[in-house]
Amino acid sequence: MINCLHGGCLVCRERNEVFNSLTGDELATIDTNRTNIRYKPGEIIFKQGAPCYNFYCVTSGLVKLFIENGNHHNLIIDLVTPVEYIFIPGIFNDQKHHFTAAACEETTACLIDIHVMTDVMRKNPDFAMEYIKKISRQSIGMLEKMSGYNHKQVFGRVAETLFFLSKEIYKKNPFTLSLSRQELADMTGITKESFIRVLKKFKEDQIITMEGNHCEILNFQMLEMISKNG
Amino acid sequence: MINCLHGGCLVCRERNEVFNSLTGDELATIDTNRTNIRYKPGEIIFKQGAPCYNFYCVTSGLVKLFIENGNHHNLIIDLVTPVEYIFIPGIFNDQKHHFTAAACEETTACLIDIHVMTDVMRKNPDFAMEYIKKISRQSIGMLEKMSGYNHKQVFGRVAETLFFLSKEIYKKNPFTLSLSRQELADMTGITKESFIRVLKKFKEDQIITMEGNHCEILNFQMLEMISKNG
DNA sequence: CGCGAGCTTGACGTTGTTCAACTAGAGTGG
DNA sequence: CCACTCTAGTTGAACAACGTCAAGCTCGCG
Repeated sequence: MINCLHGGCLVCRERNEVFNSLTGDELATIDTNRTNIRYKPGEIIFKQGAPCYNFYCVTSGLVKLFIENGNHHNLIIDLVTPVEYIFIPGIFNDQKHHFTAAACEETTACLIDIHVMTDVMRKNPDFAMEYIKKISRQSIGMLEKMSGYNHKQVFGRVAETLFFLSKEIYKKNPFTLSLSRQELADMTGITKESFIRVLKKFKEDQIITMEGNHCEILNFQMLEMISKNG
Repeated sequence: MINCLHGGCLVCRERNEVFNSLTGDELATIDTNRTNIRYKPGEIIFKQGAPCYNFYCVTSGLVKLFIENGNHHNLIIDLVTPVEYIFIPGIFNDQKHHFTAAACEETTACLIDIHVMTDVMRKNPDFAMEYIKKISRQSIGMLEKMSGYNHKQVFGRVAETLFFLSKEIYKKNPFTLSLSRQELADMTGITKESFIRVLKKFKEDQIITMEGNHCEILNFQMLEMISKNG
């Protein structure tokens, strides 16, 4: 955000390791082909099914990536924090988005034309390798999530979600949520009613406190155990 | 299989598009660093959690990739048919396998040292791009699967599995299964009892026939509709 | 002929969803 | 300033979907 708006990619480079492998020239090319856009909470950044033209790097705020299922609930597959780019699997295949991205808070993102990025990727094998690393990590995450969906029940999944939010997204404890109960449920793969019931149980068991959007994890060990053992 | 054993990688090259981008020299390097191994049905090829040393290309038979969950059921995340390589996401990260691979039938595979592969990848950007394409496709598949797990119920999922087996794995109809009921259930993310009950219903409704391991899809349209609508 | 592994079926219990009602707080207009 | 509405959150009761468990079946093989 402040980085990209004022310092250009040279500062971004310090934040997201993928860009470390670029030369000054390559970075300059990307910098000149970059647009920074501001999104309000709830606004859609790109839409599932639409063609993809840009590479997105979130520079401030919080972005949710979710799959839309007609009449069914959405499934939030990932949250993207600054300074992180959004992995768009369709870029190298059907050139379509396979999920929707929307801002959860006031958010800014850098847009870079995908041709510029792929050119750089072709020319700089280190950059390509970094990208492969990134996608691989993403895949590992998805595998674990998928496995969790299959054998964990609600308590384990909610515990996992809370743990993830504190450790990976807000990076503190206590923390203040910028996600609604519905969104929390969507990223856990259950209904909001079920999510709330589990929260209530966790509160009763003194594992967390939760008033409105302010949440504190009181017993990390217990939460992790519940998360692991389903 | 016959390809790799007798013709070397030059023939394999005709089969798996990822290798199309390689020069003769690069292909020769891979060819000389290649070992072809034969696995009996049920044998483990590599094990979840173990360090990864090789790149695997399935040259005959059928391989299942599955996540092991302690006391819970396994989850089959993918089946690999010839001539296709196994995507190993840990190669570029923690150097560990994140799932187990096992032969479902009599299977042969070419093993190539990962350093040889990554060297080639670094030198040949086209090859790297092909690899990125591959991982991306894999990711899209996983996303769809994950989404399906979350909103489809058993009928939809079983329909999806049968459809997938006929279209992608055996590539014909009728087809003869080399997977047990337990394995079919594991790749659908349900219990074998549930899988069997759904099969029974499909048979009653004249959508399929299934005697032992011989299966025929009678009504593709209906099956696809059930698969889509859950 | 008998054994065992995989398959099939039925009865039952648990889990989580659905639906509906109720509450609290924020924004709006008289 | 007070209804009014609207949305998000919360709770309870009823229900459906799956999983679990246990028993019986089939078929290949010694």
